Amino acid sequence: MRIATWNVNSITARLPRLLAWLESSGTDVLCLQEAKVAEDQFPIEPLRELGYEAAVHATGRWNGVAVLSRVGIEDVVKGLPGDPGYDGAVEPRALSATCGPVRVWSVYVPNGREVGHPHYVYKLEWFEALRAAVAGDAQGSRPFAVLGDYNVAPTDDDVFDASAFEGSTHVTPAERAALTALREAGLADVVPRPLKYDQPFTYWDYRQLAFPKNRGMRIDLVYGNAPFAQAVKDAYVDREERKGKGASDHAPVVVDLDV
DNA sequence: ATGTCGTTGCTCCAACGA
Repeated sequence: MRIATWNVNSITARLPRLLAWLESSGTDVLCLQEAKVAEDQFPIEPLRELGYEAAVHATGRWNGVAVLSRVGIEDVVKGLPGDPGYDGAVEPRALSATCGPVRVWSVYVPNGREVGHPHYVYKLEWFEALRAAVAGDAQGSRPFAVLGDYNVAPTDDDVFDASAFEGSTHVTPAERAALTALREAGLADVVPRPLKYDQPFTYWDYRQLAFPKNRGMRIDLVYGNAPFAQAVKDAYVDREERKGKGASDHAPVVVDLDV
């Protein structure tokens, strides 16, 4: 079974590439983020024609997550229990579902904007709510994983130049501690292999020729419990999908499971 | 040189988020 996570940065803008990629990659289950579309505008029909069912949690311009599956979708739960919300509103950033033998979450962790910003506080609170919500399944015997855009680079090796991130979000001890807490809850970082260069970056800013210069970050992560991690046969970043016109600023992370 | 992209709205450019 092939499972993947991809921040598509607008499913409307990405639809042609998304459909082509689903077919060419043979992905069975895709956790996607930043749908940036209202739920009733989600392109269910062209996905169905490719054989995928979709579970969607989205409200419009910002955020929005989904799980696409051609191996079934059951027990869909929209939202994160205990989600702190931001500025008085809970945002669509999490969805969980069971697809065949695996239970997954598709998550879009708040960016944080700047260290100390209210959005950064929100980010840390959101992480704690996520940890509490997944702790049970993390200890379970069913393969389980939280896939998505974590907006945190786990180590200094997960950014192109640690010195370029001094004082920035995505690399602070508090953000990394949130990842540590998830691992201590029973989830392991399934690190993909890069198809080129040494570091498996998953995101390159659109600006300043970041992709051609490979100034990237690994912030799209797959955190799986022990049964999930033991079933992993291969994992890689499909950086080809970051190339060319009409690309998302994130590349898909693909995991092959023997389940 | 913020070498970009995508969205929305009192649109055809500006503001915002990433």
